[in-house]
Amino acid sequence: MAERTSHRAAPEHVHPDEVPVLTALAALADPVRIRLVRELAGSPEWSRSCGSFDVPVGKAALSHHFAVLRGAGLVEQRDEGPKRVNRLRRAEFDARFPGLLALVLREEPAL
Amino acid sequence: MAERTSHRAAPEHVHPDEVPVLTALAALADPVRIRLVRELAGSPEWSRSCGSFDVPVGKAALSHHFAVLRGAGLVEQRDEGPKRVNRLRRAEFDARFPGLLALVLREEPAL
DNA sequence: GGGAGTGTATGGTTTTCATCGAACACTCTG
DNA sequence: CAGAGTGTTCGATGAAAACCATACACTCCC
Repeated sequence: MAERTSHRAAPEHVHPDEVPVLTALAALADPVRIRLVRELAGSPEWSRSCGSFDVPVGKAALSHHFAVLRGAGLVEQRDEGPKRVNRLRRAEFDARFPGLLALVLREEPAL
Repeated sequence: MAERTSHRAAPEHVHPDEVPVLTALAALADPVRIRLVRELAGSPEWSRSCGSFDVPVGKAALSHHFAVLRGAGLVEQRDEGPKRVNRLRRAEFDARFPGLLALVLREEPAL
């Protein structure tokens, strides 16, 4: 019947426009999530699966962090085969919170 | 000997230039502190004592919140008689984190 | 279909943080 | 100098959040 290829529940996304400032700030006020955002910003879109990030946490915690980033409108995810690949919502997030992403990405590689 | 009028320990300040992004974000990722910053932004400098803010916490917690804001380079304090009056470090903080303060002050009065 | 690879969900532990009450320190005024 | 007003410090409590290990669900490839 040629419906969909994936029978997996699609990840629920939140558009940055619906995100309160407090939520956005709280999402970025964490060292692990900052590293995720920075690494993601340095890679082409849809090129990184969740497990491909260099952060010192187990995969359960990692999955949680991505859920938080999704809930803050920072990350978009799509299922691609067995992997879930990511994209930083640069334009949309910057339209809602101008300059915020730039602050996080700028300098301070060691945090 | 005409030294100083106050024998009280002056509050320790941190200049925004020495503040890591993570610290700044964490300081602003709190509802009470956001209200403090917003109220402070709407008042003339040095016009507000710590106790004059309309937040639903006791004075102990309030004192703690001001310490966090100081540590993030957001607020400057000066002793004036028995009171401790405050000033939002607009220019300095904005030079270090351009646009961040604007995001917090903009819109969303109810958070 | 079995098995490896990948991510999510659950339950429980640990850590962090906001909060309060009470005690203390300092300033001004009567 | 006694007392009211203001803010900080201390110890304890409670809630929130990060984390892990395990178990589960789904996809692909052999």
